Amino acid sequence: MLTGMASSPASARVPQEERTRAMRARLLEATVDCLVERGFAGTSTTLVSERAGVSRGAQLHHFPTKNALVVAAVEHLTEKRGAELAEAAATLPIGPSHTRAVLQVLGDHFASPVFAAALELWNAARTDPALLAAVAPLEQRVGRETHRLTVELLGIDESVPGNRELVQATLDLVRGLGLANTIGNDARRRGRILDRWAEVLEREIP
Amino acid sequence: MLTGMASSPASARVPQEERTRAMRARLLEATVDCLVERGFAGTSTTLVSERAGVSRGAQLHHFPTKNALVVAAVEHLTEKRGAELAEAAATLPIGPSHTRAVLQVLGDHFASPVFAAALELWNAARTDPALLAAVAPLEQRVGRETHRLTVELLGIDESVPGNRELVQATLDLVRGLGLANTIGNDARRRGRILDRWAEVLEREIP
DNA sequence: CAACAAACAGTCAAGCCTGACTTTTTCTTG
DNA sequence: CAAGAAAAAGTCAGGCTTGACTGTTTGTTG
Repeated sequence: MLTGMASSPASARVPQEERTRAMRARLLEATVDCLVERGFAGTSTTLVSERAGVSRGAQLHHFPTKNALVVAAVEHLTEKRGAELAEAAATLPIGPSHTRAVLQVLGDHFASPVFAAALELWNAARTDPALLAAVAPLEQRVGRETHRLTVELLGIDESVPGNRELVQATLDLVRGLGLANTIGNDARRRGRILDRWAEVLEREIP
Repeated sequence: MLTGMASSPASARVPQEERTRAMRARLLEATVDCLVERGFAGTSTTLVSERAGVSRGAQLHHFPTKNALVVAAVEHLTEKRGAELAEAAATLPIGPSHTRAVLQVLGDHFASPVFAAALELWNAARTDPALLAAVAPLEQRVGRETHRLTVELLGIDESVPGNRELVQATLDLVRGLGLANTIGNDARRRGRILDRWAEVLEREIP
């Protein structure tokens, strides 16, 4: 390849960092894909490097161990999660079925591959102390953020006793629906349940 | 050991079957324990045989492959599940806090090691077609049974529109709570949420 | 009581995964 | 433009898991 013009040293400094960033991104996305398709145990570092089109040496340069790779993938996933939710929240209709629409966004989110990858990590962390130490605080952070977003979207006053628990229940419900979805995909069932829950929420929260 | 009296051939026929049954039971329980402690990937057939005090040959005699062993463990687990729930349901108080008591039973059940083991299998089956084929129908059966039991315990009339969905939501909620419990054990949070849920249920279901 | 069958026990090679090591390419700096 | 440093690529040995193979004990049957 050409080395470019020597007169502008700043322009030559970019490519290196840019390539590094791109390589990391490719590795992390490949890791997430592997997690979704093959699960944590089925995700070998060799497989990730192959899929990302990155050499094994390069991979080990960025992420010395499998855990380091996966933990970094969690962070990456977190950002993806946040971006997805924020994007979906931005296009919400304001009308009589607002509550239902919010539940749909949440339900879809917890039924997406993103949730599957997170579930893999979550489950793996349950029996792996090192992973747990890295995942637990992150998940807590994400949980709080999701809670905050849900409160905002539903326009709930948390100072009213019981309202906070209702939001938590809603999130745990969609988490449970997401879990059920991983084995037997059943969007119709999910829809009916969320229909009913929207009714309840609107009656409980003035 | 003594061969016993020759006049009663039936008494001598028992020990063999009994030992076989006991050996299978030891293997299955050891498998479940391993699943809970180390997860699906961390459960090696060697480890199971060691923990069960069963030789490797004997193990392979009963269960030729790891999948066969784990699938059998699922069945075993299913019975354990059913027994636990039935037992807990038998000692329920009948009074004003009946709904809350039922939720407590369900919540506790989905926060127990039994759920952890089931979750391991569930998750592993997501990316393992052979395992999925064995687990899916079983889980469906258990799900229906749990639903039936919940309807019975809560004394719900499912012919009323919306009631069925409310029961399903309840089960998905406790599933979500169980999932959250696997990483950050938080019985207090769970209790508050179930308190609130009980309020909702009693108001929604006459 | 002796012979046969089934359950049980132990050993082992093939295959895979992880992470350390060595070489090559690419970018920066004087 | 040349030399040095950093990133990327490729190779490989050690450890672990699985399931096949062979030997031994226990229970049954004539």
